[in-house]
Amino acid sequence: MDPTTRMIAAAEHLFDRHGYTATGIDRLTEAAEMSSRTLYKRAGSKAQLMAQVLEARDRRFMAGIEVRSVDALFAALEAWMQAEGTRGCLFLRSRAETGGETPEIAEAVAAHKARFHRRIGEIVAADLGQEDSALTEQVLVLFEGATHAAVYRGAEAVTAARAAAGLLVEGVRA
Amino acid sequence: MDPTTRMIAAAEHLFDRHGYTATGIDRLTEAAEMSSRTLYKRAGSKAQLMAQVLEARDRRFMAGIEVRSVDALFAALEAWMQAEGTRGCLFLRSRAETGGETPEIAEAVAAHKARFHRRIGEIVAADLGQEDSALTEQVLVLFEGATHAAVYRGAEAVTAARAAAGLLVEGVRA
DNA sequence: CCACATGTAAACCGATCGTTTTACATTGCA
DNA sequence: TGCAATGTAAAACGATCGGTTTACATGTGG
Repeated sequence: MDPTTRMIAAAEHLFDRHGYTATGIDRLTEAAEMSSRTLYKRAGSKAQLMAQVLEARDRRFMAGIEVRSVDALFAALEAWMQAEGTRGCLFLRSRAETGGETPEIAEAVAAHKARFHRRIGEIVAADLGQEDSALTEQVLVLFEGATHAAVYRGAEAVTAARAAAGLLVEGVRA
Repeated sequence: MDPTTRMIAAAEHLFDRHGYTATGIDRLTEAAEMSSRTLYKRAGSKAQLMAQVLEARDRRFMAGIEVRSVDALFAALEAWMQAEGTRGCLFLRSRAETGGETPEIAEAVAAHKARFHRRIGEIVAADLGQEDSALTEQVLVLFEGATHAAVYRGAEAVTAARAAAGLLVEGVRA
């Protein structure tokens, strides 16, 4: 396994479970099995490491929601949660934790959320046969809501979001 | 203004904007205009201070959603955001930031979310004339989704959630 | 007048922060 | 054989962390 890949994977795991600020360089180097000197050579800085983590996560997440219907979108969310757990959105969390004052992180989050919004629009369009910005916004809200409500409501939140989205799509189609 | 109230208000402001971990005791004492000795006498510890912040926020938030219809609930959310900004849910954020490993915080968050879920159920029941756990879950997801989507989508997220909730309520009523 | 509670500023505790540097080992290539 | 790259472990950087303590100022009530 490529050292850089290993470093990013280890960092994602720690940042996701213990938070960005609370995770120190020592724990990162230990988990990545490399010295701090090597980590800094590959990552640049802690903030840049987080940005690389977010970029990798964005690619994995977007690959997971390559679907053509709203229902499949929520099925994909369920699968994502099964594999990755329910700790909310790492992008929003890391942005909030740094108060939006860490440029590398703020930019990675903004880029991801823009891509995410665009993708939802494409899925809605594929499902309906035409674009619908209002329905897109509603599906996005349901997705974000399921992600965060699942932290304390569990899988039921995704089920509810999926059902609600189905009704809303049906309402527009009729 | 009561020193304890001033302390909690100052702490809420800092924690909300810069994160729990990133906010040091020095900045808290400065904002609260008291020595660290007094702060520790009143707060106990940083984690207990955060718990007190969350309890105060819970009271203010719950008072803000004392409504009897789903539509009024989202109107209240809009008002809350106008007054408090759109930085997501401080409860979920602080819990995630500490990895759920800080008991005072984890307990305050769990208590708030339980109250929140119960309240949504009451609002749905008042609106419909009877309880509906499925609709309750959907409204909760929409509320949580609007809260978090508004961070990057703005007020449009609340508008979408409100419209979606209206349609779902109408669907159940029919 | 004295005792007490309550506050302050500031030093101090050991630990950890992100980051750089030092000194040395290993490896592949000319 | 020897140089350059790449890695390591570990020390050191100044700063800051959460938390405690010391020494002193205040006002209040017996």
